[in-house]
Amino acid sequence: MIRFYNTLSGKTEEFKPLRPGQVGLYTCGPTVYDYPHIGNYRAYIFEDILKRFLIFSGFKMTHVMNITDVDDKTIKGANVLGLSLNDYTKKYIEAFFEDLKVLRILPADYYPRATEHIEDMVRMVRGLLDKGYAYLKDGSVYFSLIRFPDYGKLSKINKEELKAGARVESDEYEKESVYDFVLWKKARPGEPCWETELGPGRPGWHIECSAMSTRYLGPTFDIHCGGIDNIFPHHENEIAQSEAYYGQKFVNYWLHCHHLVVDGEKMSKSKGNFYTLRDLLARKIDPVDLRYFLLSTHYRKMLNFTFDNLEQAKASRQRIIDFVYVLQHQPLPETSQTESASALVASALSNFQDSLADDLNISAALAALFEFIREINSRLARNELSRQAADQVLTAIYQMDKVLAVLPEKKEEELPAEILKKIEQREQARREKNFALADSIRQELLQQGIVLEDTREGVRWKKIN
RNA sequence: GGCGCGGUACCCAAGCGGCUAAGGGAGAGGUCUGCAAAACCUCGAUUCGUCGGUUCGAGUCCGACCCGCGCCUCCA
Repeated sequence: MIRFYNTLSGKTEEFKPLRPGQVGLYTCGPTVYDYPHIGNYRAYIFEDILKRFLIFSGFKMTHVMNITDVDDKTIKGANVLGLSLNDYTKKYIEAFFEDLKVLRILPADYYPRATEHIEDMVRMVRGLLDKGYAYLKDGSVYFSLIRFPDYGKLSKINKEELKAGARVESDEYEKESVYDFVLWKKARPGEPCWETELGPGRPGWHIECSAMSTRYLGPTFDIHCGGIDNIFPHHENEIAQSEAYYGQKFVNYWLHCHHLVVDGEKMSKSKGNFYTLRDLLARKIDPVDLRYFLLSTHYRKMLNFTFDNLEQAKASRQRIIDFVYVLQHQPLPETSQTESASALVASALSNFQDSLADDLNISAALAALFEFIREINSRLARNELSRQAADQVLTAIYQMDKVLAVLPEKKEEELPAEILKKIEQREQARREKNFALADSIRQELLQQGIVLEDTREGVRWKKIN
């Protein structure tokens, strides 16, 4: 049984998709006005683990992630550079897809862009007007909260208390009530706009997700994800728009991931603790180490990014990598003592799966993996593992890695001929018991980020950063 | 003011009423090794922010308090 914590109910619930074996998933994507920061990627990696786990569990996924390519920030950015909206966002959209690849985030089935779904949004806004949930004022359309009594059910926000809130900024647009939010913004000079039956203008932010999610997944779908900061107002507004328009439940399970902070504080450009993936790559951080770091803490817990914590994650991941390497390369006896290994493999896999099934308890899942590694290593040290058993273990590890995606690519990395020559020179020196030379070569290669390990089966090298 | 999250060993982090409080990192000792590295073995919290309460039994439930953090119409 798979269980998830549902923000809507505030409880952990059994997961039952609308259609057996199939899951519709919508995840809030980037606003492409700049490079995403590593906090954004925490959310996307959480969603990736969720999706990979559901696939691992046998579900067929339909995953939609929106790309917000028209909003105040993209418009402003484009205007500053004197570019068209499309020319401006293109660069960031491409960068986003590159980042997803290096972080091993599985691609969504659809990446709808707001600018390509104006019609869907207009249809919905039109419908909301017709049903009396929205009103037109001064060329813009607003959603009226007093017409939607369920408002606040996701964020547990009380409408009456909203006005007592810390910040009630008056929007530049005219609303009947401060809580109302904009569905359609009338055209203004210097801003891109679309000629529609609502009049010239552009969509508000919230309507985009309502229109595009239901366009691809239907009026009611299974899972909607995002960061906790999206609960209010974004997701609350999505519910209001969608349920008012379709007259049925919008989303069954709302899953939200907590924030990433840096040195205990929220990332902000002014504090100088703001990192994009590119910043870290420039510092020679292995993106898969970052992936491991971001996934290794439960998604509903605040995660503190520090370089020290990243180092710890790297070391943990290296333990898994070394384990796999040894199993693949160490000559092992053929004698089949596989039975006891089969039991270990089975229990490791089931512990791993059961842990993730419990609201993605990644810590427990990783503990299952590491316990398994220690147990098998122990047998290896006592020379009690056969080739067949090792292969079974490897199969299990790679299965778990279908969810984690932290193991090195299968293809063997090549070293430059020059380095290989050094390694051979050192081997020669060792044979001649010229350990001073051997050690100096090892030291030299270490400077270049290559670690040499002498094993019974010969020298092994690995790269470090 | 409202809503919410967290405080478990040097660091990260599970456990959410009942076997000796998972797992990873760092550290200490040992085995192996020319030396390293990796790996294995051993050690490491009489104790879970504090104080009360409930219970046969509490990190785990209840209350109060102390610290840190987030959100309250830009935000993953």
